[in-house]
Amino acid sequence: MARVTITQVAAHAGVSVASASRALNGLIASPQTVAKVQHAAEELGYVADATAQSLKRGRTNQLVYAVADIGNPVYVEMMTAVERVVSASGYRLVLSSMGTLSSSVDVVRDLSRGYVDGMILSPLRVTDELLAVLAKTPVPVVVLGHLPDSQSIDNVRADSRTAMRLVVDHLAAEGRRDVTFVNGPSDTTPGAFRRDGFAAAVAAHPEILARSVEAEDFTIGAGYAAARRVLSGEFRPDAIVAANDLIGIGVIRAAEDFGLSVPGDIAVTGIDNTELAGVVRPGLTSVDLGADERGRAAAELLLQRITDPARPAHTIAVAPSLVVRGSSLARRPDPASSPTRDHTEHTDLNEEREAG
Amino acid sequence: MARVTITQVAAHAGVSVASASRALNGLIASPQTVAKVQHAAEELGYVADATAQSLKRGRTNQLVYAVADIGNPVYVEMMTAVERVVSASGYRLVLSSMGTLSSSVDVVRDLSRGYVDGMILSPLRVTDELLAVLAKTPVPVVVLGHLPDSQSIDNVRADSRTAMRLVVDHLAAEGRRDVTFVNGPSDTTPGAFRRDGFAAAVAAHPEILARSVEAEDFTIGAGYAAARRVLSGEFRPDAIVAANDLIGIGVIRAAEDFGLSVPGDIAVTGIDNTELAGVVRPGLTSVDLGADERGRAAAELLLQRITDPARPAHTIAVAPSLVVRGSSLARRPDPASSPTRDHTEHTDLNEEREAG
DNA sequence: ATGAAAGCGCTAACAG
DNA sequence: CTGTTAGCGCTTTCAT
Repeated sequence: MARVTITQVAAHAGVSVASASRALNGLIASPQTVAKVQHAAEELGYVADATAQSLKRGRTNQLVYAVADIGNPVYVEMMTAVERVVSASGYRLVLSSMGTLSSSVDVVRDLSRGYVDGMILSPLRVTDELLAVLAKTPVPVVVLGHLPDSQSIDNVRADSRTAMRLVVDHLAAEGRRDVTFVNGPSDTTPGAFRRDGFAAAVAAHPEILARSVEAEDFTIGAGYAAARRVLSGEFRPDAIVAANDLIGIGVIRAAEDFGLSVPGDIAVTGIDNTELAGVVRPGLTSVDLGADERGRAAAELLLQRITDPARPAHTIAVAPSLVVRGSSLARRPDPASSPTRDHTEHTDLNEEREAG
Repeated sequence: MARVTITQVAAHAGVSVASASRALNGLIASPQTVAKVQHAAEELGYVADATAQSLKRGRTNQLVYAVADIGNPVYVEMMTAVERVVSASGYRLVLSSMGTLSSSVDVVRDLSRGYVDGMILSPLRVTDELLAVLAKTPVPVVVLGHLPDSQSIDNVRADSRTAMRLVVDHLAAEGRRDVTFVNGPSDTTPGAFRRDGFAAAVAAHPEILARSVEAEDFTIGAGYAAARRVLSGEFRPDAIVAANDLIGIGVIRAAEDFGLSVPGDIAVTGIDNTELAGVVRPGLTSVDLGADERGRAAAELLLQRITDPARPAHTIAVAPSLVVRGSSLARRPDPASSPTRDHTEHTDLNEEREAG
């Protein structure tokens, strides 16, 4: 199918390109002109060329959500929230992954070239290089993830400190005393903040013995491998705090391999409260970091930034909440923690207990 | 940051825009011109405007993967495979979701406007309207998912018939005789083909009593709800074949609610062999439909189509393979099916048995 | 209400 | 090797 241009439509309709353009865009034109043009466009199968239109108008009506780790369902959840907001404002949202194939700096630079009217970024690592590119990019940006406070970039963040406090307080209350934190890479933004949050949280609990290890990344497999190292080591904790749900699920699997009962022998918690947390058995206690809310907030910030580029940068922090499931209940015999418990009366997959 | 154009760079470097363009694009230019231009570009923070470049060149160097159900991890897996191939050829890949927010027809029509040089589509439903739009879209398309044979559109498909046969043969061999198929919506492409495949497969097993129900969609929650209906009904099967892994996981949860042991009381199988199948307990027996392979094949077809638009349309079918895990083992007491089995010697998350 | 013409930022002939 | 010029397809003054 060869591309048909507005010139051809105009010729076919017997009017000038200007009239054709006006008719097509609903600007002032006589009814008969509109009719002729629409008929011609229909007949020829005309669709306006997006690049030409964008060049002329200076807008693409397209926004992008660029994410480092699309394998993590929490980012899918955020994207869905973003899409809901921006599509209501007439924008199309595309997703761009900045994985190992292309660095986040390259992606941002590329996107800055005018393919999109704005972008929301969820980078795993905020390097100086990335900040430099971000500072001089001509397209509006909001970062979904912690940013150094000095930056004048719109920013939506979770509250890792409170999240870790909720988890540690909960474990302490359930009687756990030897807690190991299985972090993701601590040179990532979430890794660094969750590490610091954990340290601060356990500092408030002198009765707790705390240790930390790092998984290679934020995946089930890496969590599994890291937990195997922990469990085969000299000290066997009675609780493992995972830096996210995927790592937490890997930890549960590793505990199972070692013949340990969760939560009987060892409690496990995650972060993000993804759907998976409610699906594995035992259910994974997790901190909800408000993915939907963060996605929504980021989208709204971006739309406002586009509307008013001179507006001062905002930072929004979303409050976390703890969702308790079977994986972290107290050691005392508790029928609720049994995976064969009868749920016949339930209609919900996640038999959870709100807290925090 | 205001956009800086090549005109400004040229002026700053004291050369013509043509020379600036040539220097920037590595075409013939004297070393000193190149130096001056690069220096000027650097200093001004010049980035070529993508829309202008695309308009002029007639290419965007951008491909899109449009998918209906981004919540299903199998599509993420396919996208990753697609990205690997296309990025090796210098294209950027973006993902576009065609969910409830925008129909697939709208997405295709929109994308056809020139934002991308090609697209790979994974639609849930192939309507006549979609086929009509596809037939007249000026940008190369390959469809990842079954297409009517009459279409002259590049197409990569799974082999649902063989997939269902593998599952049913396996269950029959394991001694199951009362098998219920929990399909997704049968008005979707995968739903229709898996339904037909199941029917054909059980037809070869007169010893099996077969029934079917439909889940509202291909999600864990819908699978859970559908399975609850099945299990609270008059006839309780000794095996449930789920139309995909997510539904299968929901089925396992429902069985648990009813106090049924999987696979002791009831076997469960899935389709897609996603990572989740190896993570739930018991491990979910699943048919691998070759997501990686299909993604790769689709990407290659698209690149070839872009290179040679006149090339006849190809159809590629990828062969499935059965991956047996604990959820479908024989009813006879088998320690391997116990969720608390000791896996200390394993280093892999998926203790699976290849077959088929 | 309509047409002629300019021009968005860039690349590619074409002359020199 | 370089500068001048045309033009990608579209929208938008500016006259009429």
